[in-house]
Amino acid sequence: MTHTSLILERFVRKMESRCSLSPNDREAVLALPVMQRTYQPNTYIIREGELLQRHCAFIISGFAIRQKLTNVGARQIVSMHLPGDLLDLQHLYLNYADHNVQALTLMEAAEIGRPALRRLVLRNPRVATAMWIDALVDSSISREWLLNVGQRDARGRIAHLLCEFAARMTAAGMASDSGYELPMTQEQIGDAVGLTAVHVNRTIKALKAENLITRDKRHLHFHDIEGIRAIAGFSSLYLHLDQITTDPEDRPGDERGA
Amino acid sequence: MTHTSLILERFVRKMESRCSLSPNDREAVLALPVMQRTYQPNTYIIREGELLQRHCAFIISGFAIRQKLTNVGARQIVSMHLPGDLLDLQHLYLNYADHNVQALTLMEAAEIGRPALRRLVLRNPRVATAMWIDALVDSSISREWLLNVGQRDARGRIAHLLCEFAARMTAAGMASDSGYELPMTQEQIGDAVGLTAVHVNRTIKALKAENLITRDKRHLHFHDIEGIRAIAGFSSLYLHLDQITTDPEDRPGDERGA
DNA sequence: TAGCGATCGTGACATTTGTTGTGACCGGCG
DNA sequence: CGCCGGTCACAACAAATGTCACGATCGCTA
Repeated sequence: MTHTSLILERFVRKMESRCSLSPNDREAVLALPVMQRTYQPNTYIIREGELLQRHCAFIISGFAIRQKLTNVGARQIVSMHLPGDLLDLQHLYLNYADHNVQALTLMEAAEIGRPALRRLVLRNPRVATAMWIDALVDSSISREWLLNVGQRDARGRIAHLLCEFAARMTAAGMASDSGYELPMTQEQIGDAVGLTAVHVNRTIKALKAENLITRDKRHLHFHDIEGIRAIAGFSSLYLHLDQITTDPEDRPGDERGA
Repeated sequence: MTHTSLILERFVRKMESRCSLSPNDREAVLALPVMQRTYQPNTYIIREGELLQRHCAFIISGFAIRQKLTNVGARQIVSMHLPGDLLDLQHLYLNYADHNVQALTLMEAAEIGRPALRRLVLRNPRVATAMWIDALVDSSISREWLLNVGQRDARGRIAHLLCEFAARMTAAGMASDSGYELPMTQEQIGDAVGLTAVHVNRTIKALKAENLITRDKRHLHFHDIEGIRAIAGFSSLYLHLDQITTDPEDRPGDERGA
């Protein structure tokens, strides 16, 4: 049906933002069997420890998070995903899930069976490259989060989260120039940056008091984005937003390793 | 020369611990052009921001770390690598390095040119799968570190680091049953778990006082590994040590996505 | 052999962050 | 309409962690 093909068009666009595809590749992607599915807020999509013979989900609308729990139940959100993100490449080749994946808001996803996806990767090198890059960017973000939580103080951490989200929402065409809808509660922000909800509250209050941001319900408005960036020490390089690969073989002549 | 082939044998073994290879695959890996190289302690192997048209390194002996710096110079170690680890898959398909890679000790590495490695991946699906898995395990470790730094207290963080290292060193055949050589200073431990060197010192002192560990120069000895595991809340599942894939196509019949 | 830099050890004190508890607000639902 | 759960706000106090300062040790090299 045409609805399915709209979704796959979007998936193609996502892949092409990572690696340019041939007409063949495009066709193969468009032929993928997908199943659309809706998740209520807070529903688990994958549970840690679960045996994986599932599918990978592509987010159509809404937001998802990935998180882990310590033995004593403390929760760390390890990543956030927005519409257009591929939801778990991270588990494509593993037997057991090592973390939980959860819908943050009401969420619609297109699910692609693992076997179909693996076959696509086998037969279409440029698609494979696009998926590699997607997974690598994911890892890069994860490293930046580790730096954030490990080395910045509360202000810096929160400011950094807001900046990253701004950059990603903008890239997804979901932000106005001065703000966006932030779909997280203060408690969730705390779980993402390793702080308690109370301290998140204090810190955001301070940011508001300095006229850097305002928050109205879920809408976040930047009054001084440069100020926030400075506090965060934010640079978007780690998002690899401009990463485009044209040749999976990497033929540019300089074969130093040879 | 025979020395080179010894190194590649080891590389093959690494790949085979991730995905079983065909004789063809093995041959292709063994035919890779490698260049051996020695790095002095603290030498940079890759620098953040650098344009990547380099090689990937396979560690023969010694240790390496990957790290990032904040704008104010605070350092977060985001991962550690030991002999037998593939040192930067993380950058295989990216244009710019998003973090630094540094030798921790005197280190010998075998360097494989990026083009050669990419070609190998294109032509040998099982090798590609092995490398996917390697990269995914890397990400999984990164997530666990994030959980560690974000949610555990100082004792838990350090205990967890020690447990992880024990598990990995054991898997690499480099640990005795009661301990191993830990190649990090207290300051480096601090940079890995998001604490100051002073506090690392305090915490380790407490662990010693409770007769859980002793440290003699660089040698770490566990007196009560179960005690340490309990403090860390350690479970080795996230290391995916038993992960072996046999079929890149994932054909087991259940094509739910279809 | 003496000196030097890196690492470890430790104490006193400062600061950040967590904990507990309580109330206001708001939106959904009986 | 009124209740109720979730979220936000905020205050007082407790605990964890950072900062600064200094000395001890040890291996290396001039």
